Amino acid sequence: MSWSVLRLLRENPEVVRESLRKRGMDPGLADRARMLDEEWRRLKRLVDEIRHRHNVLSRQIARARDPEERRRLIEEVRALLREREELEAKLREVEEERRRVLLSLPNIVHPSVPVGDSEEYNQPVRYWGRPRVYREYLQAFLEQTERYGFKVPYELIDWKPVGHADMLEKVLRLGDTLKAAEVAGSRFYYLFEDLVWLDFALLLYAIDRLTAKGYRLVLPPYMIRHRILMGVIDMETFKDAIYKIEGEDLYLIATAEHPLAGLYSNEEIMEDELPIKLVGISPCFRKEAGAGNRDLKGIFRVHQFHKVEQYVYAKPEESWDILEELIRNAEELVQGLGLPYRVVNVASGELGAPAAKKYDLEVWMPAQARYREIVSASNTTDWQSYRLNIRLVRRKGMVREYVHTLNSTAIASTRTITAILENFQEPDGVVVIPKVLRRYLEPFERAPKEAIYPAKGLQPKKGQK
RNA sequence: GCCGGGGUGCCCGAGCGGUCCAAGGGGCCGGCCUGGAGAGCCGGUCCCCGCACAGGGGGCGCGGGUUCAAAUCCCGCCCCCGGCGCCA
Repeated sequence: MSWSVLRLLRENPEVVRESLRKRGMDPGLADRARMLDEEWRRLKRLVDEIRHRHNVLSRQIARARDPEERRRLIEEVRALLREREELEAKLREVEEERRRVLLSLPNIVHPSVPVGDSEEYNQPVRYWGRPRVYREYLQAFLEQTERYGFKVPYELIDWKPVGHADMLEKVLRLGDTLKAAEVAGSRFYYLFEDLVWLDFALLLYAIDRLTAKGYRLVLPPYMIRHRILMGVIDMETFKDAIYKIEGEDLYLIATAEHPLAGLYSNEEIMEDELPIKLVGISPCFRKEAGAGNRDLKGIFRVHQFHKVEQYVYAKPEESWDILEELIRNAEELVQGLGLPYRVVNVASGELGAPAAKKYDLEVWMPAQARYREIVSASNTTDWQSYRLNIRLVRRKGMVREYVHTLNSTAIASTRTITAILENFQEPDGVVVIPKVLRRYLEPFERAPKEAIYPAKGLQPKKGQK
């Protein structure tokens, strides 16, 4: 049983180098890893040999009846022990370094991933829906569609759509990021009334559809240990995204993906149990440390939101089909809402270390005149399962391997809300609620049903003028 | 949080300083047997090094320590069970 990256490193290191190059990383990392691995194997052989001699002597001591001989053997072992100590120290050192370097290696980039160091190189694979395009934004729209050779039908409008942030705070007055900033900091928000119902309706919609497809519904821990976290993400993400609980070995999850991956850590999974399809629901907490001033307005990029997540444990030979299934599931949900979108194959330089390939689903935002990410689906192959020690046991000859794992957003609450606020607003400021959500609002007396209406007076919140 | 009991391979479970391989089951895999299946019998079934064979090393919740020798003794941490306390 071995990790695919380690196996390649030994058998075909050029593939690893090439993959690193595609990611814009130093291919020398592969050579360094390989050298360390070889050095480790060399030292291990030496140490094992000396340990063997030690064991042989120890057994002789155990059998020795004569106290004189016993004393002599113990002396001999003591001398050997000093030698062993020294070599073992060296081995520990190399072993630790090897481990560190191996764990820093990103997944191998899949051949179908477009090569490039920025999202400019993301490759649109399909478009769906009929975006509303404000007259003055037509050029921008065409640059995001026809430039890639896609003829996308659109509806030209001559009234300027209001951005989601202003919809939230000025038109509907059902969100307050200023007060939230005072109370918690920037990138936090208060949502009120109809938008809270909408948030929960979106989540229910997603779990309803996915459980209907046979995905097992899970409510996971919202905090996890360091050990698990390091099994699912790389250092980069750790620094940028993760909140730590002070004085405890606990971290707030940035997505349900993390605890869902942990669910089978150190487990063996029989091949006929696979695929295991899960749908998790949780809040997500993100520092957004690397975001700078991007998307400071509104609730597009925030420190907390709700998300329904798909997570699958799969056999290696089926994982690529399942990646397609996951992105299709997400598309069905977004189609159901009626939001126009495109799917892009994310460029190599923009892939996270865990992913071999990633699709983003980007929804058209009429007020920003841009397609923006609301869903992300990755095949992490055996990158996470190696770290979390999640094995696959084959029936045939009981061979062991690592399972493949995949993750994908189903619905992320705040981003989907921003998309709804921009796409389904009417010129008079009314926001039409997607029909598919209505059954999840129906049972509640005070929940909105058809639409969300602009604030009339000045009273949505006490003290606001 | 306190007191007591406990964490052993995929699962159950014995071992509680050396007599080498972590006993014995179960499940699973392979083989024999069978027209086929079952039963039965034989073998395999933690990880690593070794192309392979032979062989070897490590591993008994995690991390340290004592010893020539640790699953077994000592220390710290984590988790599970029972009781008490506290508490949504």
